[in-house]
Amino acid sequence: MAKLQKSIDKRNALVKATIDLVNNNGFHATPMSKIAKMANVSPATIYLYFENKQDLVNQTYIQVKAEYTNYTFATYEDTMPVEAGFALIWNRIADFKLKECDNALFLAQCDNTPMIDEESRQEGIKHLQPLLDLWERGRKEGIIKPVSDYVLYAYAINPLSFLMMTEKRGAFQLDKTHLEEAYESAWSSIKACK
Amino acid sequence: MAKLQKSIDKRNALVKATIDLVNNNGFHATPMSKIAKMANVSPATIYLYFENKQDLVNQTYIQVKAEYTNYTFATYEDTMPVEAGFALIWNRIADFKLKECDNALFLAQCDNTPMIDEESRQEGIKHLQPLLDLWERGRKEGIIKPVSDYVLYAYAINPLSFLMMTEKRGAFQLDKTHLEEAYESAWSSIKACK
Amino acid sequence: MAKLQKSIDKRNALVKATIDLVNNNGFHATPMSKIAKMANVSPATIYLYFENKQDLVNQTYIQVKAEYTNYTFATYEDTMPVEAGFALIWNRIADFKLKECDNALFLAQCDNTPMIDEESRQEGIKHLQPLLDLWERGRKEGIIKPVSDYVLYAYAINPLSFLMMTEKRGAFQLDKTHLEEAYESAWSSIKACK
Amino acid sequence: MAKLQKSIDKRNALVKATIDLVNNNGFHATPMSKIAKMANVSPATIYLYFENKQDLVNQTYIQVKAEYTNYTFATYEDTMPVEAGFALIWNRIADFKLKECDNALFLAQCDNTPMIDEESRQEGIKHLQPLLDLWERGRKEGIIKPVSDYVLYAYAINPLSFLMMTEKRGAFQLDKTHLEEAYESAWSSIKACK
DNA sequence: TATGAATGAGACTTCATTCAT
DNA sequence: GATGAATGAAGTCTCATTCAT
Repeated sequence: MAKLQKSIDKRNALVKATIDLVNNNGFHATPMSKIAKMANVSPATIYLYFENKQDLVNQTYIQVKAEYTNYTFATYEDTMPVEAGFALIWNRIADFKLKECDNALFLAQCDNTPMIDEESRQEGIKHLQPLLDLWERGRKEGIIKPVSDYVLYAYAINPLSFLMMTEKRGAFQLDKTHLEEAYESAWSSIKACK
Repeated sequence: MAKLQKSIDKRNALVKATIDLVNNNGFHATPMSKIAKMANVSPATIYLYFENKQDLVNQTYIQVKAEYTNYTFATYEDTMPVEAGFALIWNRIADFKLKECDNALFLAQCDNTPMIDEESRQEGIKHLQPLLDLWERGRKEGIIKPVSDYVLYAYAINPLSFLMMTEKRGAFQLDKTHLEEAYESAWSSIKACK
Repeated sequence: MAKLQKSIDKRNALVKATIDLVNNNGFHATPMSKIAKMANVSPATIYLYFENKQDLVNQTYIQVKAEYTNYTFATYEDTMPVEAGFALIWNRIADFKLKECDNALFLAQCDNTPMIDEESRQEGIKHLQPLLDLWERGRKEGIIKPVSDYVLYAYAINPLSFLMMTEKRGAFQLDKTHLEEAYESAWSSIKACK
Repeated sequence: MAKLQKSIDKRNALVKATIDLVNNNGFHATPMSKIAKMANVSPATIYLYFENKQDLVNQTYIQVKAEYTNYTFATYEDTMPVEAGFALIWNRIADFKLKECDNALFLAQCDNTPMIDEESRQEGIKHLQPLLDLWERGRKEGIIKPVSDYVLYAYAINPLSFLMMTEKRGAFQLDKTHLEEAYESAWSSIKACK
């Protein structure tokens, strides 16, 4: 049947435009009309794909978060030894934050702002489970400090967001050496002191 | 001086209202009229104290950032030994972020969002110098890892923001033990390996 | 004939949907999309049967008005005595207004609103002629007051609309006794005083 | 104190513009922008006086209805004999409907349309009590038919709306004779048969 | 014929800012 | 200095209508 389909391309263009504009101008200062223009559609078309502006932002958040965790765990297997597993995951995250800078920046803005519904926020968190499982394993094996997941995340993962944002601001250039130092710091901060 | 006729109380009320509303609703969704109402002032009055909305937010940012750094370094002296000095500063920062939660939250939102002018952002950063000097001293003495200030900040200081925000979201409760663990992680991540 | 290829069922569904929605929500608040949905048809399909929204409403009005007058005069014959003829017509009208409540309600809304073209309004009035003829006969025979048709209509027929609408609003329940009282009033108000 | 006051004149201009435009174009086809223009204010100003479009229409309805009943009962006293009282009230209503044609037309449109909130509709009905009391008295004295208020209203009062609207449409001209005939019909239809 | 997607125009409403007192 | 009223500009969203299949 030759029914027209809502084009996934249009939806993607809208999501991408949202990320770009929110990153550069903030949620305030990102009118629907600009999003439409950047995505090459009529403003009215947005409402075929999303309920309203809030929904557009929520869905964009969920989608980007999913891409983030998918990338993070794509090559990970839960049979890996703890340190190797952590190193793998950490590097994938670093990779994502540096290569998919726009996506990472968008997530940072969403995570530090009341612009996302609580429900969507929860939806976004769900897929981080493998990392938490790894840490649980590490704690049992005495390799990871016996501290809360939140503390581990704060020290092992979150600093990458800060570095990514600082680089984006042009303050400095993250090179391979910085990353090695960063990994060193991350691992130091969570590994159990023998 | 004409300036002095303006009531400092009103200005403070406006700054406080701005912080509250931006924290709870975001910069978008914080109209001048609401700020005025919460500060018990006419909308027109805001313009006696600030040029426009952007100026109000910028000045609020600068003021809060100043309070933050003032508190941080209030009892610090640059003659202290490196580790003791760091411990002192770190604890003051932790203190501030947990006790002045609203202020800290506001800074986090500003720092992860294009809602502040670049100029005001620079103005806010200036006063962190004593910490950078301490680190420089630590590196020279071989106590601190010889890595970029940005990396040190990312691992030693920034995680506190994440923990503060996570607590604010109600995900978990930061107690004294967590803070000790956090300090341990912070110091582990920046101290030079012997 | 090309016209016949169009499904009369679809047209009827559209007319019915229009009546329902306009009755319940008003002409404002009755978008074409809702009409289409209620008629189980695509919005675009409406335009195969009607020129535009105004035309849809006009045609609906004309059709309902025709059903009204057809029903009214179905069993009437212009050879009947005046009073018997009037009683017959009056009761048919009362019947219609109470049984075809939706249709009657729709007419009332159209007749008290500028939502119908003047042309369609005229078209709708045409078929009331037999009643006017009856009155003319009645006046000549000295049975009906020698007053304008408009006055007769206002007192003999129009009150039924008011009663129907009041009942629809749930204010009271029209029973057989009310109807007899109503007929009594109607006839009293137009019959010539001996 | 020199505080500016919300001007009652502006409010009145808005109410009047609403009546005019709704009468001529219908509720649909009466955008806020046109109302603002006709009242010589900015669209935004409307929202200083009314919550939203629905509220504007509701309040307009209530105000006009109040004017209607005030006028109706202005010279009435509940000590008058029944027939005299009814004649007085009936003539005041006729007066109002013919002289304040715009107001009456607006009420007719509101009363036959779902454009007014149920709550406002109830509010509007309240003030008709003196007429209902008169009828009650009339029934007790055996002067008025022992039938429901709704039926009395349908035959004694409502026809005036029909006549007013018919005249407004230009179909015919209501003169003094018509009015006398109309009163005759009204009274005939509700007075008890001796 | 029939449709779901698409859209330009325009609706309602909000808001940062100014004005008159 | 302080204010409540006022507003032009702009924002979100809807809708009658058309297009492409």
